[in-house]
Amino acid sequence: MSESNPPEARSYHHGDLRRALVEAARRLVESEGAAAMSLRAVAREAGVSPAAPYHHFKDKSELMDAVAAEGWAMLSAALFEASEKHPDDPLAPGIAYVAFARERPALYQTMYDAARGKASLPFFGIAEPGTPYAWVRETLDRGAQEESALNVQLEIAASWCATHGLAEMAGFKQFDELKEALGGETAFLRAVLEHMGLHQHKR
Amino acid sequence: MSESNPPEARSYHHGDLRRALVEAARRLVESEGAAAMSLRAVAREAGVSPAAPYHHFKDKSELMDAVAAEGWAMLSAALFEASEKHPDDPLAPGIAYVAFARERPALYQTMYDAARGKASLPFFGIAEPGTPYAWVRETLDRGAQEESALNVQLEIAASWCATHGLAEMAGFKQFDELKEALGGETAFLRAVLEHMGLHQHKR
DNA sequence: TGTACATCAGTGAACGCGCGTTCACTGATGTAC
DNA sequence: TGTACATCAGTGAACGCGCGTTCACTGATGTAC
Repeated sequence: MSESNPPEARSYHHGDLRRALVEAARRLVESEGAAAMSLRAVAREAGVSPAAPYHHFKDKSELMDAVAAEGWAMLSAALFEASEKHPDDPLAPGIAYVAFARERPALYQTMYDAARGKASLPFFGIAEPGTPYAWVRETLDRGAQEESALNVQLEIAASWCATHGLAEMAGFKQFDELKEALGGETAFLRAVLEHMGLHQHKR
Repeated sequence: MSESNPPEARSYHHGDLRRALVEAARRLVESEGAAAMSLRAVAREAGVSPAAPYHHFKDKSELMDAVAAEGWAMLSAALFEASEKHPDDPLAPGIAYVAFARERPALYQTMYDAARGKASLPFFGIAEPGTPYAWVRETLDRGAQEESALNVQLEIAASWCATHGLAEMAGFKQFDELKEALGGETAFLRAVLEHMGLHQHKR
């Protein structure tokens, strides 16, 4: 059987069409925008017929959800990697977060759009370890043992909102002048995050 | 044929179809979401034929831009009103901003989407008085005369990002528990804004 | 005041398009014996 | 090891739909004389 991503050609049966579809869809969202990501275009991109995806997803929205979940996994990995790489820079994950959103704006939007509609947000759940949210919470928890639980929660909310806001606005031309004065985009991001008090509770 | 706001009937010629179309489009965006706002649906809502809008807008995107501009005007008015009404509550405009976005999430999104694509953002320009951005800037300027120009700009950027972030995230179920613990949505908004340091420079 | 006429702001039918989804089908695979 | 057969995962054609936009048109309006 061909359980292969490697060169081996695919026959009639694909092998892992589900994953291939999610990847194709993600690529399309990133390169063409969420509006351009039609089921037919995804099938085209994956090299299968328009009907093929229905063997793996109930409908289009289910595929979109899978794309969003993939995005959250990528973001989570990026945050983790940043903190591993710069263990004594408390702002590193924040910068990485914004960088992720800036590099894949349409995917980032899709992730939040998918989350918005949901009654529950599995990839975003407080109880679920390994998600970005849990990750941020743990980080802040660790640095704030003297704080009350309420304050920690507030801190999490504030951090999350602030970073999200910066991620979505950092691309606006409005801030070009300020960016330059501060010495580039990263310096700008760092300054804004600091200004919003995101360093307070990290060690 | 009587789709007129005053009793005055409209005849063959509409009178102010341009405005009627923008209003219809805004209503559609608010109630059905941006994706549901097709040109044909707007014409239907306004009670005219599908071709009529083309006498007032080059194409669909021009109508969308007009809707976004209308949204910015509404937001600006809301900010102004809040500060008039609560002159000694420095957080009042921030709360009003978030409330606006929460009440009209699809319109708010449309406003930012329209802004994102643009090379220049007229309604958002630093130089342009009467816009929300200018408004925030003036407010912060007034309260921070001892600060350096750079710091004021940074403060503006931080405020704007923080408020935008909160506006987009405040609806997430994630924060329900915290909201309750703090005594309701408004208390939550206030606490987060304060946490992000938005009160520092206001008088 | 009346009339001719240019211009404006609508109509309604039509176009081509890509979409999501369904359907009957068929080739490939795995399993029982 | 070979064969019959159920199941799985594709195909490709077709459906109905709403869309953005164009077109030739026509009724209403404003203006010159």
